[in-house]
Amino acid sequence: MRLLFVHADEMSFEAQRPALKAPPPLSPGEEKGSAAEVLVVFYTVEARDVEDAGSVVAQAVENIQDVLRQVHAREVLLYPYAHLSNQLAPPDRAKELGDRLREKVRSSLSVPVRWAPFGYYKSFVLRAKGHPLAELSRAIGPGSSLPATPGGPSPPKTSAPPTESQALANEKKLVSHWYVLTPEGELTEAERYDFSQDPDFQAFYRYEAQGSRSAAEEPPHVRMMREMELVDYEPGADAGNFRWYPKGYLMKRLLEEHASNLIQAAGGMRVETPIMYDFEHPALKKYLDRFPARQYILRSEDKEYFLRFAACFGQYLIFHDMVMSRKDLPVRLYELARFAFRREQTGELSGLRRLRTFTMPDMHTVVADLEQAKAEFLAQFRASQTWMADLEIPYHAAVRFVREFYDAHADFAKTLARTLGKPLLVEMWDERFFYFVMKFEFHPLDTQGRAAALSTVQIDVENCERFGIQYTDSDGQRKTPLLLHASIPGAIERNVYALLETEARRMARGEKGKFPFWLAPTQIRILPVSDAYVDAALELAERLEAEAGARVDVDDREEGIGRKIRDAELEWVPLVLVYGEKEKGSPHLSVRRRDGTRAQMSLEELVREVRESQGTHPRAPLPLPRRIRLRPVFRG
RNA sequence: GCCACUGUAGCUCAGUUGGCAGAGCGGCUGAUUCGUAAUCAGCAGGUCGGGGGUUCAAGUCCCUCCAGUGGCUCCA
Repeated sequence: MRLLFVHADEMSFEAQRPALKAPPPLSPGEEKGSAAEVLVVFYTVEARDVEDAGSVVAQAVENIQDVLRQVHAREVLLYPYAHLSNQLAPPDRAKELGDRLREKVRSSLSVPVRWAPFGYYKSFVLRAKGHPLAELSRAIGPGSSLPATPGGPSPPKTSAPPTESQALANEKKLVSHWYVLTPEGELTEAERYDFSQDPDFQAFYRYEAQGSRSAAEEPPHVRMMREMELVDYEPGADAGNFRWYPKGYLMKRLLEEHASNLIQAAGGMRVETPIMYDFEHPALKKYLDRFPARQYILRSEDKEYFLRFAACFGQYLIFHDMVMSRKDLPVRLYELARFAFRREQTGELSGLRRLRTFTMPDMHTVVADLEQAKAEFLAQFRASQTWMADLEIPYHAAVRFVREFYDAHADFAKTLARTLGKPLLVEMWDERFFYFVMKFEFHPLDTQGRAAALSTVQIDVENCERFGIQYTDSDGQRKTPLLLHASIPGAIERNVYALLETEARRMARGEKGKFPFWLAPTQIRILPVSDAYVDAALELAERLEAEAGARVDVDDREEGIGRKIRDAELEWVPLVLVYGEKEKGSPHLSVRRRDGTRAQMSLEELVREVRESQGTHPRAPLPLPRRIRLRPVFRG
């Protein structure tokens, strides 16, 4: 049986004249009908269906239920439609099977079911909704059912015209195979892997392989980022563009600086390239053709430009003009791309997880050959581990391969698993559809069990050729190198999302939220017990700032000490100092740590502890007035 | 982009069958000068997301647009 589903605003039909010599009689009112918000099910009964009509009907009902669940139509219209197949069942058998289908559908669906008569030529008017699931076709046989074909029907007699880019079309054909690779080097099919030791890892696999089915609720990081006055939506801009308040912008700057330091330490030479490019540039044109059109378009006078969706172009164009010899390689260019622009579909946007304008630390590395590519890939894998550790974000790793490449470099995959020290999720594709042969990503899990890629590195085997990037080998020959794409941290905004979601998960377990010490907007807050101690507290703050290099503020409001403690807790201030009569003449400070413990320590001891927590991470001054009384409210 | 849900004070939310726009927090003013998660009192604060319609009367019903979230699609 062939099924064609159309989710329609409305559908009406009318029987015109018999299509068979002896058509079944029409019952009154059966000759015409109409329906609105309807799932129209065109079906064709095929010759082989009669072998096991029961199974075919059961499968058809299951398919209808499945589609109905996804599109939420208000009713169902069954429409016998002979044109979906050229191997029709005899009319009497088809009619009989159709009747069985109708009865089964009526008894098992919660929505009203209508049907069009069998054996007549009918006219119909149909207005389809046009969303991705509005049109689906399925084929069912007495044995097993074939998978659904989304995105429009592909009836046997016709083929869809190539209306989309090659890349998009290719992705649809992409078949993934999933495995788990352990640090010991054992590769197991994911479905047969024992996940019982790590349910989070299993959730990660399920999300990657199947997508999520989570309950509808706002992600916690959105509430947190606004309540803590870090970041907010900007209604005056396009969707997916954000405003950063002083505290959030401080964190963003620190993350950017840390990322740049880490990448430059790994050999990245920092550059800056334009954010907009000429649509008609020949090399870019070919490149754009490889991707779905999701750019912001900029019209200026009579020319069109697009805003970059990554820092790739700028760096390709630099590499193209460079003179590189074998001994120079690997050559690494790095840009803190502020910003990359992607006009994602509105429904794909989600808080700081998916934006239209974002900050991407982007490094490209030109390498001579595969050996060098692997060595660099491993080094960048390690740098990414360092990044994630510095942010104190737990994560899972996915490594994706073209199968042929995996088979030739299985030892390298094992090296990665060993380096990670825990099992890796491995995805393999039978063919290479993308420009890369392998990549990895690090994914934190959010509160709703969704994954989002942060660190990622890819080995690109295509773009050096496309952009004419070459080097001179030791034998004097001009050669085309390989290229690595790397975003060691991933998008900076997404790192903030990951920090907040990680803490939301901890808080859901009853723990306290916290930021890594080096990112906390206020690192130390001094609470004078009353107005009389404010001056002394301010003096102490200045001293601490000078000696420990920390961000120190003073809660000089006319509030009780309990209230000040509470507010410091809600702001996740890591160290709180109560300052009153007891401390005034004493060599000891009263320190309250984020974990609730309290300690008496000297200034020197405190300075030592702060320096240790801060490590070598970047510093920046307090983003707001030191005296809390002088701070405006950015958001209630 | 499609489907669903949501949008009321700066924030979080209540608002009955259509009938005078509400609370808590935050802000301001005053009192209080306090020892480890919320001191007390008073005051101000509204284009009920925007526009259109139905009605004697719309936060409430209808249409439309915008935004947010979830799912689908997508994620260079």
